[in-house]
Amino acid sequence: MEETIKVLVADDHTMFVDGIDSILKDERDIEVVGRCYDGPSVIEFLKKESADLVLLDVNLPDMNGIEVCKIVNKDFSGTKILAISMFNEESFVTEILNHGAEGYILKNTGREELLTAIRTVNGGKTYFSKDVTQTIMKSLMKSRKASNSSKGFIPKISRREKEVLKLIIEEFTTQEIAKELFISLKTVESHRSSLLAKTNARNTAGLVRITIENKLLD
Amino acid sequence: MEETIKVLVADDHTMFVDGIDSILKDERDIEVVGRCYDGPSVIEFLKKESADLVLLDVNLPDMNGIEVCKIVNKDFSGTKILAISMFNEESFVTEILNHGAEGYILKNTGREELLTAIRTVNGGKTYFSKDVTQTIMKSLMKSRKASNSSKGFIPKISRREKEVLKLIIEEFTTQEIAKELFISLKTVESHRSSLLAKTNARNTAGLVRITIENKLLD
DNA sequence: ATATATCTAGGGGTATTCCCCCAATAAAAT
DNA sequence: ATTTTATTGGGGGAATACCCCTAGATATAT
Repeated sequence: MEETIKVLVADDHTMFVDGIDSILKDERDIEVVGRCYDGPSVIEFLKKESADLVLLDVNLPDMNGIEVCKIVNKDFSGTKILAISMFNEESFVTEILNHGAEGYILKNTGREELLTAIRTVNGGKTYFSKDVTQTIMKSLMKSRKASNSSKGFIPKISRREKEVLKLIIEEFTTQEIAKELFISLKTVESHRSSLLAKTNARNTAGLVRITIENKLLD
Repeated sequence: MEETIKVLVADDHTMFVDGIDSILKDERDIEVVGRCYDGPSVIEFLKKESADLVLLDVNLPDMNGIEVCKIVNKDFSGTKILAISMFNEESFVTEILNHGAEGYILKNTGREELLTAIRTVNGGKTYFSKDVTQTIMKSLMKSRKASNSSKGFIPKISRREKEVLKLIIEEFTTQEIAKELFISLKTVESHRSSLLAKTNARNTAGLVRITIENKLLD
């Protein structure tokens, strides 16, 4: 005889949690033992009661899903994690899987797939939505490409170059930048030249676009 | 005796639709008559069957929630729209309300509020989540500010100017743009000058930044 | 330790942008 | 109907950006 799978639902969208609740309550082998609306609550809950599996939203307020994942894996190793998210974002997927999540499904997966995912992960295996699998594949391809070909790859921009770049985007001219940073006009020109080379831009317009698109100033 | 409210649920996240389904099926006065996972399906559905209310996700694939809203209001005036979204984004809220939605709730609202919202909107009134009301207030404050001070306001950019702007951002020089568009170099300069004036930019760098930040090419 | 990258700065020149002035035609808004 | 905006184009000039070259001092990584 199988035991019931004790599930903790962690998502800040009440309506969503309600929905999952409604879906799971019809299943005899699954029991929702708690619901949390932010990261810290998950940890608090697990300190008091046990759960076999956490249905964990990647994008939680207060504490990131990835942070929660880390802690759960370290302190509550008996509890599995099934990540769940709106977004099939490469960064989310790879990061949370690297921090101990056993599965990743999207919020646009149906009732049946949700149940399959819960039972699979609880059984000690991993489960990914079809779309997520593709994303993971893409990610692997990319990391291979990035190391081979040099397209789309932007070398590290130095501290000083960043300062110059920031001022360029704020519409400073080369002269103004030189005064602002107390360096020669020629030095600023040199930095600009390096920036164009590194970003593979043909001119300032491209430099600004590439900077914003690739968030080079973060 | 009251009739049942016929609700059509339109959201691309299956799991979410399942959840709403589960919530609504317990209510005697509400009946879910259909579910759609993209914009065009909503229109198709309404052509065949009727619905009193559409629970419409603002961010739908294929066709934007706002587009759907427009069409429903024009062609199916008997059908009310209750917009629903993950995001309490000012732009989403104001836009869809300007196109005929009778209510706007967030996905983090609870079961009870969802039911209240549906019944309120069906009754011919409007309903907004508390958070959304605040956003609307903010928006009103802003538009007042914007009409007084001239900051952040960008005049409409013409068709030809957009073409030029697009090429600027793609790193074309004035000469190249002239060849591409089969016009004189002087004409392109004239357009560039207008673009700088309209965006209040000092140079190309600022023009590109402002264009991207304000999504002027959409 | 030796190589690589960074920050600094110059000379000299070309290309490009930006500014002022102007103006005709066509379309769109009031 | 009249005004405003869009689109087109020009002359001329100042400011800025971009390119080539070199090069020393310093820091960082292998």
